[in-house]
Amino acid sequence: MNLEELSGLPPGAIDHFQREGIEELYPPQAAAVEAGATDGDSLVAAVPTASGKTMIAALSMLSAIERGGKALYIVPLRALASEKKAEFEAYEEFGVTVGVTTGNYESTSEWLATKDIIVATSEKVDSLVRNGADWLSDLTCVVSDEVHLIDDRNRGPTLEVTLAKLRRLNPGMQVVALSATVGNADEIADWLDAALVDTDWRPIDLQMGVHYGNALNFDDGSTHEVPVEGSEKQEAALVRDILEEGGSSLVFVNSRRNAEAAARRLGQVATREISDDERAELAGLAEAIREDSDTETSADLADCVEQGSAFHHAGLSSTQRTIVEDAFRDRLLKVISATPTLAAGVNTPARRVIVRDWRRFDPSAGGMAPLDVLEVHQMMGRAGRPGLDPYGEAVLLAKSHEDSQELFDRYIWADPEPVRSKLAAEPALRTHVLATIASGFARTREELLEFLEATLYASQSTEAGRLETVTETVLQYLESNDFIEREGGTEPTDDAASAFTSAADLATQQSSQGDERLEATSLGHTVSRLYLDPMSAAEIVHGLEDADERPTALGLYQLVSRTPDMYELYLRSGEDDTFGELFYEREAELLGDAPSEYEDDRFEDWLAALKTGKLLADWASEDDEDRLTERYKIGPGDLRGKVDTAEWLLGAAESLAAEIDSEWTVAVREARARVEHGVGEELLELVSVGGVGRKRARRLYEVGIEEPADLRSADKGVILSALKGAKTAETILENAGREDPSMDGVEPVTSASGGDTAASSRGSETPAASERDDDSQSSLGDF
DNA sequence: TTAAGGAGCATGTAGACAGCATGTC
DNA sequence: CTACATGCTCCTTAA
Repeated sequence: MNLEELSGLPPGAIDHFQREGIEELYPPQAAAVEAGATDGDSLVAAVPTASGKTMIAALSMLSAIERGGKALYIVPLRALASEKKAEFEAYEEFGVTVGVTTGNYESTSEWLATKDIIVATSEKVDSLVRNGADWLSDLTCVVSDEVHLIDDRNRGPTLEVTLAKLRRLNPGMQVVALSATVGNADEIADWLDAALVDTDWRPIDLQMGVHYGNALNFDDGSTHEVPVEGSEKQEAALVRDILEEGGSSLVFVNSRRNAEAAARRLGQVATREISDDERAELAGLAEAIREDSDTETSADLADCVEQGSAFHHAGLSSTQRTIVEDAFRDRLLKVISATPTLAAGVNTPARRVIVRDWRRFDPSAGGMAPLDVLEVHQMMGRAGRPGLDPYGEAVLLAKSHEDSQELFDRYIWADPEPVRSKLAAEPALRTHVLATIASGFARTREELLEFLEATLYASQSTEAGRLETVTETVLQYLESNDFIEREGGTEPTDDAASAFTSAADLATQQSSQGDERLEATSLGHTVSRLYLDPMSAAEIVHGLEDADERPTALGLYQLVSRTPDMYELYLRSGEDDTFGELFYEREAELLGDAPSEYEDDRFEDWLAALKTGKLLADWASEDDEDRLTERYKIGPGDLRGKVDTAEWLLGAAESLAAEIDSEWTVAVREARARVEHGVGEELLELVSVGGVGRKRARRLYEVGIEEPADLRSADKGVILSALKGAKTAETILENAGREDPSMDGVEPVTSASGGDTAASSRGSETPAASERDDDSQSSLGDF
């Protein structure tokens, strides 16, 4: 289908696409148009990655806008939100406006109301629904990218419920669901009352194969010699082979450590094919990586990058990830070894994709479990860059002939698994049931069940009554924690929640409880709006209620670290002793009831939360990033992630404290501020001045400048001695509101000759730890 | 004497959304 | 119910 044949798009849109070199629609795109994508009809497009899914979304959204509507594009990751935003912003030249909103990149709701296209993560959309953003009811088109993630145990239910709510809000709305090729795209289409476009078509050919011995055998029967030389690994041979043709590769492995080790080895291969110009540019990137964070991980990554290779996993900071991804797309980096993060993230295609590890450690499976077909296909789908590569190659590695056969059967010839809703899991339901009640989607038990009937879960469920049973359990949980109130209907008896209740019993219960009114309490409303898991909220509320004295920072950090919203640090072998010891030292500070040491699992969790809490406390005692990453064996990205989550949870905890009239609101606020800035209590004032962070605040404090007022009155020479440059000093003084911020002609004054205040005698090597954090420092040390 | 290489053993394992209001070194 | 790469120590070997 030719682009010219399209109708209903905003004037200028077709011109725009033509200038981008698009003349013809790809077959799946044409099929989508025929299925009514540009007429406002709902559609599920299950097509491989990089075969023009975004264009299907764009055509649907643009035609909806041309009809006077408004479109929402839902993505699974923040990084994808910015990627899509950048893509759609090109439409501004023909007058279509774009806005983004995610947790960290905030736009006010009113501002979004004026935009034609809004890009958001699924959680953000859920949050907007809960908070009743009124523009949501103006939507005429919703695109859900990577809709197969509904299958995800953690985040899938959010997407599922959000789509159901948006559809309820806007009955005639067009839904465009973009999916990888999955086993049951038809079921998803049925659920969404949508047409289905399901195809394997790709714009560039993808060859899949298995490497074994010295040969690469493809699915089309062809064979390519790739000899493994000397002691090199299979993946090194494959990377070298394609690099000699000028192609880049992506190696997927199953652990961070493997990714780092592989990148180091592959650097030896890549460095041979790098020009002098490239080497200079890579050196610049390496420098940027080192500057972004001063840790061992960063140093290792920088060393690799100098060689033209890189690793990629969630331990990297987001800046570093972006640097690596961009450099790979610019063909500066020749190879990336990555954990599965990369397969799900932003677009980083390569000529050759090597899936080295197809088994992953899974404790629930008791050892290594094979990856899902869908997952492996997602990785393999990264092969081939449209317009750059003649074709893409995806290679699995076999160590034996049997392996080779198994890989063909399991991944190359196999169809991906079907998408199954995970909504009936209790953690998911408890969150979404509360939100559904709090935001007024259901006022009675009957309405609640009726709403849940509109989810994919209901349409897939074979086990009658399961959803009702779990829902009842969840309602009781919410009621007993004072998040909801139930009135009327039959009082639930013990066996009403029992899993042994027969279907017949349930039917009678439903009729008798059908008119039961459900209402969120004020606390329940707060929890829903704060986007907390009710169980997290309950834990925090109980913890705060339990505190007889002002909670310490460590106590609060451990408290938020043990909620289900915080991803706990893993307790390494030997660390149960270390943290067991810390537990006995600081037991009095911890909030709530500690499990007994004999309850193995729960005690382990408690200690793991203590470890996470201690990490946060160390951060808030100004320990350096590199010390922390080394001590806790984490990457810079993990540290920032933990700090970020703690900030969010403590912010929520502050609201909860206010809600329950806790007297510890200020203590929570202070703990939050300390973790946000990574400083001791005494620096909180200084750090509120623009341009002053944890490092500068400490240096200022050391020369006797303890609060913003001192910045206004103190001797400029003293201030300058604490800060490196005159320019930064001026900016800071200006931000502090000093009348004459100019540093012209001021010389740094060393020592405490500044006069009014005595300089602290503390060296910068031993940053002050606040309150009781001091004593643990020595006993825990660098374990 | 030393460097390199190999056997044997212990070790540990992927990912990252959300409130609110603005800015680190 | 299931694995496997890594990196250490300790030892052997070749020069």
